[in-house]
Amino acid sequence: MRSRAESLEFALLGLLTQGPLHGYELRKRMIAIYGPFRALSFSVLYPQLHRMLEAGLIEESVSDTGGISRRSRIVYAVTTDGKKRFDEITHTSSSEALDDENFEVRFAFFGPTPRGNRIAILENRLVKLVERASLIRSAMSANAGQLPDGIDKYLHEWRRHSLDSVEREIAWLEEMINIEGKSS
Amino acid sequence: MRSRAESLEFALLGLLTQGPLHGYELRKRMIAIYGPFRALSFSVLYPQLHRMLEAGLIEESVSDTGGISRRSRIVYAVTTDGKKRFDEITHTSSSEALDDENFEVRFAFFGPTPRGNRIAILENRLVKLVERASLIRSAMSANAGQLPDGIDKYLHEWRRHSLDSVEREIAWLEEMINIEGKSS
DNA sequence: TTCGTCATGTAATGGGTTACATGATTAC
DNA sequence: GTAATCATGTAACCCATTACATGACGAA
Repeated sequence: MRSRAESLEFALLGLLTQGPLHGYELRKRMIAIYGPFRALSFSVLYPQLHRMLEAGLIEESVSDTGGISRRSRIVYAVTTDGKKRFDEITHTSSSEALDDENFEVRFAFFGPTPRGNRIAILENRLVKLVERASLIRSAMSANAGQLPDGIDKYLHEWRRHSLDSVEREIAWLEEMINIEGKSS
Repeated sequence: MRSRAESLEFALLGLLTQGPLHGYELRKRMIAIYGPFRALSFSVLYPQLHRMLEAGLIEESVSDTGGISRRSRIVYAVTTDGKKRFDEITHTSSSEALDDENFEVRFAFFGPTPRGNRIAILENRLVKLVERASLIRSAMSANAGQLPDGIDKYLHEWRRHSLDSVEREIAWLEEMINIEGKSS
């Protein structure tokens, strides 16, 4: 799951394993999950669906049930290959930390992800963020007081906020790991 | 400052107004400011410097002072046109909110930005984040309790964290606005 | 009748990432 | 002697954004 195409494919497979949907509806679901910011545009979505069709991960079928004489919808459903691909990803564990975007995508489909991998994903991300926090801290102490007010006052404030933000996510991750540890 | 090329140009002009630097050193400064994540690659930096040369915003001069017989460095300095361009940007106010990336770039050069614009930039960003927070809140209450545990438990946790993160930045922005209001 | 939404696409442009290419120096 | 850093670039690939294109429906 390195490229964006791959993570989009994963998200689409995840949505379609819950039931067949057409392109327009898939976009709405994506926005409902990930927010209007980073909205998925049609010119990315439709070509992606076509690629997945060719790869045999999904099947299409035309339906006219959209209304009296609305434009016919093209409904997509996962094939067994598509389901297999999705399960491969959710069931494969890796020691590399996911970046912001990929973590968000994977976390949204934690439901169908086995608990062992859920914890691994959370912990890998945690390690990465702890690193990032210490980098910010050392940057802050490196030029603490040594540079004049003008430029670095704001740099310092920004780092303070960045560090706070990272520490908040660390706390949240620990909370999530804790919940996973206790439940089923 | 819509495209990344423009925001990179702004950051480079900002660094060079503090004194002439060569490409390799510019990259190190960028990393020092913005962190190793989102590191600026040479294949973006050097062509950008060439474009700015052609546009007459910077001048180059070769220096061999890098060591005994190191590869000669190409040192860049801002021209009066470059300085003018930088001042135009810092002194122009706009009512549109900057996105995450552009805000970070602009904030790092708040020093040479007049106070009125500093406040405007902070407040525009604040408005945008307040909007985002309310979007997340309505998404959370929209499907609160109505969907079964499986999928939406994690979605809810993620939104809780996203909201917290946005609220933290809002608080920080208010703090920054407050500081600006009091000082000079 | 005009705007927003439904619904599916193509084309052009801009630009970021990665790999490739070179070569000297310093530290271990 | 081997890796890392210094130092500057080019080329190919991938891909995201934007604009373009079409057409029907429902609401104000």
